[in-house]
Amino acid sequence: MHEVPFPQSGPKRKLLDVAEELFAEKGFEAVSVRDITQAAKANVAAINYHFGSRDGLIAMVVVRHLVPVCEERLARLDAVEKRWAGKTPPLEEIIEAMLRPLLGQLRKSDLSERLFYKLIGRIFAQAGEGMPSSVEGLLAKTNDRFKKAFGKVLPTLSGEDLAWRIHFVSGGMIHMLSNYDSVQKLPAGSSAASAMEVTLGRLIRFSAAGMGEGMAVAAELVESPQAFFDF
Amino acid sequence: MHEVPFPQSGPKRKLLDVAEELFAEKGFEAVSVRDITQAAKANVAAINYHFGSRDGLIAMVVVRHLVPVCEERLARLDAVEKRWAGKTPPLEEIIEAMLRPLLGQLRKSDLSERLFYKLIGRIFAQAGEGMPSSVEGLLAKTNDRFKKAFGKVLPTLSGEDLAWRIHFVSGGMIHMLSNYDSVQKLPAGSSAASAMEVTLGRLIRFSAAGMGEGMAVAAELVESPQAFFDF
DNA sequence: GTCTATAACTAGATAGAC
DNA sequence: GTCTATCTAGTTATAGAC
Repeated sequence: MHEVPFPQSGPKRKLLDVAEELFAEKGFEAVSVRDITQAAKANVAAINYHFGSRDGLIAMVVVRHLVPVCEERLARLDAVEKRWAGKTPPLEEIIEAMLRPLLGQLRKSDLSERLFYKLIGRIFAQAGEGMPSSVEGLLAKTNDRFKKAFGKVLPTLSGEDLAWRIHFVSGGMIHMLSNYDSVQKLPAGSSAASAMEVTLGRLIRFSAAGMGEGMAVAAELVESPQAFFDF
Repeated sequence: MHEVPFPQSGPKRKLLDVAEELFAEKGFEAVSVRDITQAAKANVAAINYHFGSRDGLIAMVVVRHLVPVCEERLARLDAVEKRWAGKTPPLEEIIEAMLRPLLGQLRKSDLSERLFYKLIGRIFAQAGEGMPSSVEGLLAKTNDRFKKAFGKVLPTLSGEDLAWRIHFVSGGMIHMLSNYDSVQKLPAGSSAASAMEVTLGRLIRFSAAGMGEGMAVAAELVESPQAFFDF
């Protein structure tokens, strides 16, 4: 890496941060450059100077979050596969590698938990529309790696089945994040962990069951081989 | 019913139809009053005359589809419960009662299949934001009925678990509809049925497995009691 | 009911002073 | 780099002729 792609300080970074906050709250289309520059106490020309256009700013906001999430997804999947070297990992672990980065990047953001999740939800709800080709490539690569990983655990599923089931998992995650405000209303229980953490656990278990539908026996077999053949 | 809530013909209906088409393709926020009136060959003032405002038009578009979907959901759930009177119905049937109306209302629409699904995806992705209170009531009632129906089949799940799992099912459906264009790319197989029909089947099975997670034994038992105990 | 014309406002982008 | 002022084009909504 011979260049830092995102500004770490200065007025450009300030604009990026403020824009994220507004986009998270109201959605990309509902925020004008004037809203942003006003909130950032910059002049109206600042966005065009620093990002070329409003769309350039949005692209940078999206990429700034999309790229680290994809990278963490790939890294986590690598770690899972390494740990189970040779053996087939449980579905839950692959799904967690896929979903947890959407939460895990929170600590690297200055946004509040609430706004971060709303923003991530919006980003992934429209991911794939008008992305720079470099990012499209990373998205495609990530998707492909996970499809192969799931395919190894669920060898009898067709490519279409795999793709659709992954799509359904994504849908659950995006819907959960986009409706973050209702995450608070639907209490997670009396756990000390954050509500989102508990909800992620729910989604992982739900998704693992869905991914493995029709192959409960084989899935059980991986975790406790004796359970099925011992009679 | 002593009044027909939606115009069946005339210029008002024409505006509604044209607006739907544009909203489906580009999203609500990306379509202006001028775009609509131009496409409908009406004058710019027509929307304000007939619907009071642009928001009034959007609300009517949303309600026109949300209400029949909710009603069909409730009717289908009634039918399922009647047919299994006393006994617990399979999860798949309740889920189908919940999801199929999003597809089933297609025949009552003049939109192409593609645009209809995109529109429904958009409507449900933002359902709950700024709805008229009458519609909010219908949404809440529908949700409540389904939560109770699922609760009967899955009596050991907490209310929070139920609510979240239903939320995840909705997410899968909305994501599938919102990305209709990719439904075509991910081929459904060589079946004669429409791609969407096959995909809905996939989602129902996926969701049934997810809903029943942790209670696979009880669920299997309902459908084929001998399968588990016969050894 | 339908239309034109226009009001009143907001959008993103830019030229040019400092 | 940062600012103000302004341009052009878009927006919704409305007043008033027909």
